[in-house]
Amino acid sequence: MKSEPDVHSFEHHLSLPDATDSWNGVRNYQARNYMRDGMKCGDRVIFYHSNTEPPHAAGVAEIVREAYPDHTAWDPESEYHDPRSTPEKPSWLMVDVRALRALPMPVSLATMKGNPLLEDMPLVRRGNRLSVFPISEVHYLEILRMGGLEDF
DNA sequence: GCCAACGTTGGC
DNA sequence: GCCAACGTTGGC
Repeated sequence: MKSEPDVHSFEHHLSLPDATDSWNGVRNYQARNYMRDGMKCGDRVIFYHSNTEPPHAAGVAEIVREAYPDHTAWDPESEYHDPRSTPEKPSWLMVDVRALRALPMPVSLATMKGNPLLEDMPLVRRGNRLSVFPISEVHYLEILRMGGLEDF
């Protein structure tokens, strides 16, 4: 899962009560479908910081609530407001995410691109703009190893 | 700041 | 249903 640290950093997420927050504001159908179909309670997540120098994997999180309606879509005051979404027929979904551990050594995108084990991961491929997408267990474990959390 | 990638919108 | 125009993302 990708987030701009200026907007919502991993450290901020860790500081919240129960280190848990809803992952609202996803307004892309493919990303929504990945949350709806691919995220179960207990699933582990790599928390990635985009639009920062350097872009990097920052920490590990887990899903603590499966997909449910994103109420920011029907809040006219919200920057994520989408008038097509209603409580009766929500267009957008969110999940709840608990931050678990910061990576002792954040793993930069450049480092990931240099690791042959990660060459098939969507994150290192050109033009990937999805904020939520699945990665394999091999990729997940390799990022943890590179980040100094191999025993976690 | 540039620009490639790619999703969305809307006229036809 | 096509596709040009436009907007957004995000690395560089």
